[in-house]
Amino acid sequence: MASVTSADVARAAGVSRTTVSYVLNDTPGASVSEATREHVRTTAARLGYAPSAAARTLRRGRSDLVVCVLPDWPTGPVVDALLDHLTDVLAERGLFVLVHHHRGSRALADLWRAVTPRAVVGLAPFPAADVRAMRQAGIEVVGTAESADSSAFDRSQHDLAVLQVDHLVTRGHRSVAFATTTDDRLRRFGAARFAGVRDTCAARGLPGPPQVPVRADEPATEAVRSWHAQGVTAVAAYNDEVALAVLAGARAAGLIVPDDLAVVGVDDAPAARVAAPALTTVAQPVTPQAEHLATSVLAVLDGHEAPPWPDDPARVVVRAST
Amino acid sequence: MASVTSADVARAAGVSRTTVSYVLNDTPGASVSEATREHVRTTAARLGYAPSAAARTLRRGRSDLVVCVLPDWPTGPVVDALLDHLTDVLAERGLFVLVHHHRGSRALADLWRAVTPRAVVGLAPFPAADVRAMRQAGIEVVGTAESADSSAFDRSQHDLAVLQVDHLVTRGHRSVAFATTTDDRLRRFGAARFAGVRDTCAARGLPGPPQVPVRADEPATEAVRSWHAQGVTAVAAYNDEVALAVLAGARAAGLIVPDDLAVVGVDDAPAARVAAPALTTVAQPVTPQAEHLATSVLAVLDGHEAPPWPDDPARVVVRAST
DNA sequence: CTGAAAGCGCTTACAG
DNA sequence: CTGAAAGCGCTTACAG
Repeated sequence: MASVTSADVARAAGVSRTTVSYVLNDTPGASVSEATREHVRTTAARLGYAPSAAARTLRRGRSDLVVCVLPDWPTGPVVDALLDHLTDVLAERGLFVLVHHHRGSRALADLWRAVTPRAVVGLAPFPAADVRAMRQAGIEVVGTAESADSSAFDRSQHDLAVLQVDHLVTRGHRSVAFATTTDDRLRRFGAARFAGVRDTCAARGLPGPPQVPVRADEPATEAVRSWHAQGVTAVAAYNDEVALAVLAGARAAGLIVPDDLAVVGVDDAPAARVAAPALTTVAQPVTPQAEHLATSVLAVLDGHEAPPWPDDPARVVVRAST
Repeated sequence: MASVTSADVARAAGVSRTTVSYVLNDTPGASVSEATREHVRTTAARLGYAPSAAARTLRRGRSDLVVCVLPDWPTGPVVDALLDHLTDVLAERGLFVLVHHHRGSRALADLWRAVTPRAVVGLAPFPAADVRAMRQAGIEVVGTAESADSSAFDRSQHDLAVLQVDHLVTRGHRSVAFATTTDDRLRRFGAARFAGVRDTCAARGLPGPPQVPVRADEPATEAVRSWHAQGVTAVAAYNDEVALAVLAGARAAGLIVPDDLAVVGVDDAPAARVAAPALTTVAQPVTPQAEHLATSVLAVLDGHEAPPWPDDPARVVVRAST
């Protein structure tokens, strides 16, 4: 059970621990004969030696770990793409990305008792107190503090809704509803999106839009009937899943999409393209976001400022549902 | 930049490092006056002290980290549920779960140079050499080795396909096709599923089923026409996304589902319930899987054997598409 | 009730 | 070209 240490390797190979360290780390400038190197490597492999990450980190004063804190969001292709790209880019610098699924169960501060990362990457804004604590502990922080500038975070959500409503207005609609998600974890996004819908309706002189929670797993028949009765002719949905439930509701209510009711989603999920009718949606290319995240992390590690968030490249993909 | 250490706290508080450690760790049996405790805590907070995880781990000989290795699969609700439950259960033991998105970019062995987990949890079987290396380094391993018994892993995939085909046969179908995924990351699952379809067709005396890759993001019109021409009356799809593309293909080809073509998916995704027609699918309740995983990890940490995999609770959810 | 000291396993100046 | 020694920051017997 007691692990093999570098001292064991040194003893077995008949050299000093210094030499073992030089060989196994390929320390530049270390002059060790090729024969010795080979002997040390063989011995280490034979004994199944694995260096202690804790000792290494303690001695060097820094680790090769970057922890990415994932809020309690449903994961999917977007989060995957962000993490995959980050993992690849940091691997080139010899760094490993480890993801922490942050849930209410434990305070973030406890995590630093268990692991010392070089940097912490937040996908959502951190509480300001956590940011202070991390910085004080010598951990670089990428991502915004809650109080500071979470507005950029919310604004991009807001803007997706603006695109939806502007598209519907272009199509001639004058009475729009917002179909929001019933997933509590997405409450914050839902609120920002609804604000976008509401603001745009106001700016275009449309009536204040109703906001209705729509489950993704059953046809939104009642909601559709109610909208129709109110004279609503177009629905901006929280995402494609919700939009699909609205399409099903329209079908069940005997309404024709887009003639009786137009529907626009968000995400451009594969299912949007094979819906009946094919779903108009807002696509957010993920590559620029992934590159921005990775670039920001590298910049912070190098002591630079993170670059500004790129212009939001979201766009409407027009299909048959509007 | 130089972090605050426990020695700094001790000096500032006018006590020894021993006392600081006792107070901050609430060491049982340590008799420190309440006044001193309070003073130490205040001082630590004032200085912004954060203990060094590396030193702590080195000294105690074990860390409070469990690393979960995630293969290159698309993430989604199932993986989320597994990780969330594991995170919660281990949090009660004072352990943190960190997830490593394993990609080709770096060898698993390099990871142990950067972090020393108490245990490693694999969702897919590990290469046997990695398992040996981890065990030798004193890391507990939960999950199977590739060579050992990856059959249990593939078998559950196989069985999903059996359920699909048996259901179609019950509905009177005698000629079945398999619509597989085009996602390369799922190749292994696709192969196991096709084997299930093929074996079941053979066992039921049906002709050998064609296997056709179907993209989830466009109507599978050509595939549907070709199946229809061959006399295929039912399709087992890799998952609901693929099944939705088959439904769209049938629509485009002018075929009626389920009269001209029956379709059954896997996953019971929300979109399956709002499809036109509503999609018959195979549901895998995720709770038993999540509990089994968490139980296995706890068992291994306690030095017991992991419990056997629970009886596969997958079942067919019959809707309008078959 | 509190402190001095050892030691976890490594890396890296430094001396030979 | 190689080795003896210091020290990273902690925890924990042990001595007072």
